[in-house]
Amino acid sequence: MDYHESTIASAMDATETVPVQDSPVFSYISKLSPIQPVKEPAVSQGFTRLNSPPTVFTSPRLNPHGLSSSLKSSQFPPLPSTQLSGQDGGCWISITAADRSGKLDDGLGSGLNTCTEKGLDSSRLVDDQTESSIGCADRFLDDAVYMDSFNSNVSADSSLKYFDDIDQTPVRVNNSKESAGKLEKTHGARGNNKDASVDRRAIEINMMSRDGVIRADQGAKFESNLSENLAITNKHPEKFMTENSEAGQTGHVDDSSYLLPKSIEIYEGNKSSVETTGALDEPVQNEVQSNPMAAQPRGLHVSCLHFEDAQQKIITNRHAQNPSGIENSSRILTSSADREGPKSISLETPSTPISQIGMTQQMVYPRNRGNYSIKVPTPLGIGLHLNSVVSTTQVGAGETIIVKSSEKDTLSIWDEQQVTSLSSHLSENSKNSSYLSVLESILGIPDDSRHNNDYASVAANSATSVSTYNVKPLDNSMVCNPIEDQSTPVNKRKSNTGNADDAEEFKRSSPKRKRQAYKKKTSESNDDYSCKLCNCKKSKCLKLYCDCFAAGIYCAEPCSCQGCFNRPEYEDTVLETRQQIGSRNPLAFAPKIVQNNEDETQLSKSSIRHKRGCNCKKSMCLKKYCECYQAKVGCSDGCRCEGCKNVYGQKGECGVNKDVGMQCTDETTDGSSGEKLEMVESGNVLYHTELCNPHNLTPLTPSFQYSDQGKGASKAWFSSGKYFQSPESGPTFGAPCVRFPRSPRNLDNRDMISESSKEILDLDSFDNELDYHKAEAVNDFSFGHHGPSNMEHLAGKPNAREWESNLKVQPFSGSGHFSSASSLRWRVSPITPMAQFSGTKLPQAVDYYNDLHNIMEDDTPEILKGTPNPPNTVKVRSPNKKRVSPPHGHLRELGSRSSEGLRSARKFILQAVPSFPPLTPCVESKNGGQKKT
DNA sequence: GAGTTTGAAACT
DNA sequence: CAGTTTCAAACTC
Repeated sequence: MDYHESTIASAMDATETVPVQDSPVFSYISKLSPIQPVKEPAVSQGFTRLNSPPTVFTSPRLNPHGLSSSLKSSQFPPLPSTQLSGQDGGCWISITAADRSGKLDDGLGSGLNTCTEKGLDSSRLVDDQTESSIGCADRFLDDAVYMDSFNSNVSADSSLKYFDDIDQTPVRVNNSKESAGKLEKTHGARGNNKDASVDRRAIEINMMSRDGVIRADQGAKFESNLSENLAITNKHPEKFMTENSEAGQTGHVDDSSYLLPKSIEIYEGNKSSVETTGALDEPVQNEVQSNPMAAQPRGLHVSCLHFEDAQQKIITNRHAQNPSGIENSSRILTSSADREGPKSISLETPSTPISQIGMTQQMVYPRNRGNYSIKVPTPLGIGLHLNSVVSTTQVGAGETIIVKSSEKDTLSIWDEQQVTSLSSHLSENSKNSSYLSVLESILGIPDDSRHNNDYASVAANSATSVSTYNVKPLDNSMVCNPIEDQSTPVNKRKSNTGNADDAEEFKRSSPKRKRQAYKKKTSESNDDYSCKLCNCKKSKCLKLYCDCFAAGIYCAEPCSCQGCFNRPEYEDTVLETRQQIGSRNPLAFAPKIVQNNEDETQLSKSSIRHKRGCNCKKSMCLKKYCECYQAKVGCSDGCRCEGCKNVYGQKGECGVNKDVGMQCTDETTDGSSGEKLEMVESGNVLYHTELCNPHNLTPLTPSFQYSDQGKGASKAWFSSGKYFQSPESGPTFGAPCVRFPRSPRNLDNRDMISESSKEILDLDSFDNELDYHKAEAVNDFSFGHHGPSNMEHLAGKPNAREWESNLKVQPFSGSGHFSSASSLRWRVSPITPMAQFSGTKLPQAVDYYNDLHNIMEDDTPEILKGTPNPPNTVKVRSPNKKRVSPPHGHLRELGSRSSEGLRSARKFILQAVPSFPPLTPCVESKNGGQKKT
């Protein structure tokens, strides 16, 4: 696999290391964390009461534990990171990155991350809290574009040291040339990690890694790899160890230019100590070698964060590269990596901030509406803020921190004074209040704007605060302009690290109040797709009645559900239930909002419809009772509504080609099923797009065609959180929200598709995206066949022009993954800023692909593996029937067009592919459907 | 905050 | 597959 070959070139040159420790920034950072990174168990306890978002395995909501801890920690800044680790086992992660030139790339707060590992026996309360946090994180991740990439171009040496022991031995992930390709296993494998916490940690790590990532476009790989590695390690420590030890030295130092995380330190408790040093890639590579797809799934959700990070990094880098004078970029919040090298700035801050960082990012993750390329989700907080702040430090004279507002992509330079002020504030306030408050104060954010009373405000606020403010650059004066609160629902759900008072207030608030606040905030922020909150009383949150469950996320603390089983601790139950439901209705967890476009040029709001349509009788589709209305999409012919007056489009007004469009078609592919699938054979490619996360609808632009050639379905994230999904598989989407836990047990879990079925598309944002990608043919999104050329694609024969136009995409092709068994094609509009995609989207797509690939490898019969892609693209039509029939009908059609063998294979695939929403933000490739074919 | 309405999901 | 029941969100008061 090229992937194997591709290695992360450590951009760091030890010799070039900047004496960070001596730098003002370092001092600043040191000041930031009042708490010494003592590893002590306590995290869970302290946070137990905190309301945190539910944890979802990976998606919309990050691992509860990690995030929760973060949130909690944020709420309790004073708590030392060590405390966090405690019984539950906390982990403290720091990442340091530097470019070869010795420049430190910093992401504030990036280096700090606290994750709490929830004990298996942790009380539910604790779980809830942690879950919430995690959930948020997951969500955040989902939004983020999947960064994992196979970009062979990016290579870096990395060494990963993993310490997992009761003593909270720090785990370090080092990425350095010297250590490149070397993986040491210093300690025995830890085999006791089987709980969800593992994933969480992985997530946390990923998040951290994100910060560590320097270059968005290239760093992605590193991050992804790192994430994957970490994830793998967490999940399968023993495997990780083995693989690493066995893995050859693949580390290559290719692009020195790429900034790479230099070191990541993780402190974890309650685990047998394990230290592994080696190329970060290796673990993944190993897995890939044995099973190319293996590594992918694990890191999926994590990757989301990467994207955002990458973007931030890009901005930062640009700025740094900018003659403006800021040449040395250093991370403000980097871990104590100094140990590893002079370049790294260690910022040992309280675990709280770290956690928050993770949280913040998720929370703040912006919905890319406009400029896709630059828009970066805003990191938040000092934990959050710092994170959100991408800073470049001018080591030397005065410390200059470049603060970027994710929202406006503006960079601000904090001069020494400002930094000092910030540091001072942090030092002074960290003990009593959240960093957020401090930042807010520093930033001059009005008090009334600082903390919202609502649920989200507590935690999310902090996130929002910084990110929400647009900092004006270069004037040395921080000008913070309140920006629309973009905190994501997830954020909202998560308690933020706001000041202690807020936390207390939040804790005291009744669930209902929280809920209301959350909803209010959600509605205000227009985060329709935000994490769901439920109030289930009888369904145990294990039925689709439950919004959370339906959305593929765990219930969060804000939920008012009773007897809830939709929690990480009941993962097995949840998965089982989901599988049951999925078996009954494969599309049950599929996004409900589908974009149908036959005509590339007509990608528009009109093409977005509710997959199944509504059945309103009295609401006239003017109230949220109507799913179409709720999703802010027009009703389609598929709706059975009466007296439709949907303001977004009435029934019969199908905006898109009615003749072809699925939304207007009542045909039922499967007679038995309500789901309508349309096969598109025409040159027009039907792209079945589930736009789960309108806000995140990012660029549709990078469309890719994927031909699994029988090897697997492909999932692609075109944009953060956005997926395209095959009708069968349903979910694609990139919901910012969660995901269900992937079952550690089987591959199927990987296929779980995050569902944002309830996510609402933001038409406006969608349009923006469209504009952004206008050049891009919509058709490309479809995996269907476009004719001979398409067939070529399917055959794995690259379209030179396409690839050329999208150099950034090429890495994929370059990676053996696509070249061999399958071809994944991205079609990017020439005009599309590649920066957007570089290292980010594609990687995600790749990851997804890999994931699928793994699945196929593992589960797919040989016969299927060789199966060429079906010539037809499957399109989902909004079913007229409530119940969606399984794709069988679809398959049948496909099958009719294909050999019997294929047919059987398809069926097999369907079975193999869980209907669950992916744990990670991934797009379920149409191939999934095609595979079936 | 309680009660009602609504329509999806689940069940038969 | 249609009809009914269950359920929880949305809505109203």
